[in-house]
Amino acid sequence: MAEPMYRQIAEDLRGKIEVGEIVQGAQLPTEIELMDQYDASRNTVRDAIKLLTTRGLVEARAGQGTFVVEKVNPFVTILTGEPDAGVETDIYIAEVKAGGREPHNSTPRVEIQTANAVVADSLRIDEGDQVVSRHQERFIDRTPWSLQTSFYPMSLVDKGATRLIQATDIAGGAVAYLAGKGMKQVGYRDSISVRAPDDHEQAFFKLPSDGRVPVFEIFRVGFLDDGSRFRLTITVCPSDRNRFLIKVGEVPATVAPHDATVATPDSQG
Amino acid sequence: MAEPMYRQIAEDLRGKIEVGEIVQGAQLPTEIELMDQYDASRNTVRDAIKLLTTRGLVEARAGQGTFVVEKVNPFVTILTGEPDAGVETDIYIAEVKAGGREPHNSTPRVEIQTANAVVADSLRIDEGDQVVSRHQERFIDRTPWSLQTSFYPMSLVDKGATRLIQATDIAGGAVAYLAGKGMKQVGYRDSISVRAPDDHEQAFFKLPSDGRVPVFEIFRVGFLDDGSRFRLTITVCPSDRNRFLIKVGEVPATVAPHDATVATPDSQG
DNA sequence: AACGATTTGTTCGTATGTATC
DNA sequence: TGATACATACGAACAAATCGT
Repeated sequence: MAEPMYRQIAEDLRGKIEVGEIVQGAQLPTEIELMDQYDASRNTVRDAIKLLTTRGLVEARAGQGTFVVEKVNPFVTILTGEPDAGVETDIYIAEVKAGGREPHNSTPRVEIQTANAVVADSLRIDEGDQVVSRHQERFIDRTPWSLQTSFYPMSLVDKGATRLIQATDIAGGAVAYLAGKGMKQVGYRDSISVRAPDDHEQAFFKLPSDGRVPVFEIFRVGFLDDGSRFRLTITVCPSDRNRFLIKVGEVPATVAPHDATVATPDSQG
Repeated sequence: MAEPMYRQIAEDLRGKIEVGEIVQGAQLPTEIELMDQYDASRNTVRDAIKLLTTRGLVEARAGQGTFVVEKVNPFVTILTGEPDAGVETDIYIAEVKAGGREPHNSTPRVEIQTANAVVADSLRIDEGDQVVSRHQERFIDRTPWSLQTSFYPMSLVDKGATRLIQATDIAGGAVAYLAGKGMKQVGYRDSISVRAPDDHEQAFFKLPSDGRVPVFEIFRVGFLDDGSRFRLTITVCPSDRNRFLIKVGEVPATVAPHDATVATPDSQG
């Protein structure tokens, strides 16, 4: 009797799912049926289901029923590449298409902003300095896959990178464009963490409204050959359908798993 | 009336927390007080709090109250280093201690196992082949920080790496030890994903029992100069107190933030 | 050590709203 | 349109944990 009833019910159902007694995508018994099976009230049954929902095992759909969630093919992103990322966009398109998936980026939303504390610290500029913000929504197979925002110091525009402040895709990627303007990225540093999504992210990624699926947040800071920082790219994507690869040293090329798709966070237009 | 009441209450409380009207560690009004404030029933107030709990913003303690969770200093791990990782252990110890934190690894639990599908696929051996499994619990400041399991093909032992099957720390790390036996790691590949913790992980990391905090799972496969795979290291750590850094190309050395601690997943004894 | 007050945890019942088929 | 199934919201009672007296 140590365990509350709703936990016992949840445990029992979880067991049936793991054993395969209830297969992926299949419907659970309705709340009414579960009331009978476990001799519990509807609220108690619902508490048990809520626990499974929080753990990401099942998904309730109003008017239909509760279903065992189906795992999606993870989207694989390679974080290590050539610092001079001119080819990264090509890799992105090639490999995504090779996986039979269709990539699509929204038209960038370009804004001139003043740097907040995070941006200023990342770019080693002063808080309040002007920066260009370029924001894009990225899709695969019409599924929302990542939200990306890049920040560039306004001084880059003064140095001739005028296309940064145009609300159009930069063919080949902004990093390659800047390289052509004499600002060649010689290195970058990524910082990966996980946090709860905000309302906008929850809506865009169509994440369950209970906020149970966290998102990856990747900060990429790019460096020029004088050691200065010329860009900060923040990529946000759901943690339940993404995986990241890091290759160091000599790593033989491997055949990508048939179901995997590969992209890079640098395909910023 | 679009938003249900319990969400409105949750949103309002979340705002007060973000603005700082309720500071970290402070107690929220009791359920009774919230009932009065929002003119709602206790169950509705509890639903709102449950939402905040799921998002990791607050924590309810029976008999005491509900409190705003306090964020811990994230533990920073650098995933890119020298492939020949002999020095990584030194970096680990130096930087962790520089951060004023005390690292501690458990004595390794060494087992001879037959490779399961995942291990076999990662090491490119057959399922059922014998492998050495070395498992360690890693702590910082007596706080559980990561669970690490390394798998080596049994053939390495035949080639002279006999210390792999001894249940003692390998000074300088197993990778350096193997390099001394002629098996020098020339590269590795990490794969980072996030998933719900299992029961053991939940208990070890003292994660909230509702399974709301996911864990990072990092697979590191090491390669020798002939392109073969000689080890698989799986590192699991809570996603709420860890961050990962990846450096590519020329990245100037930066002063680590005062509150950050740096380690590497390769400090396998 | 015992007790009461406070606070959250669990479980029931009931009614009504909303989404889907 | 009706039936079904989940979502929200109310009220009530008792259990369990915590803290101070």
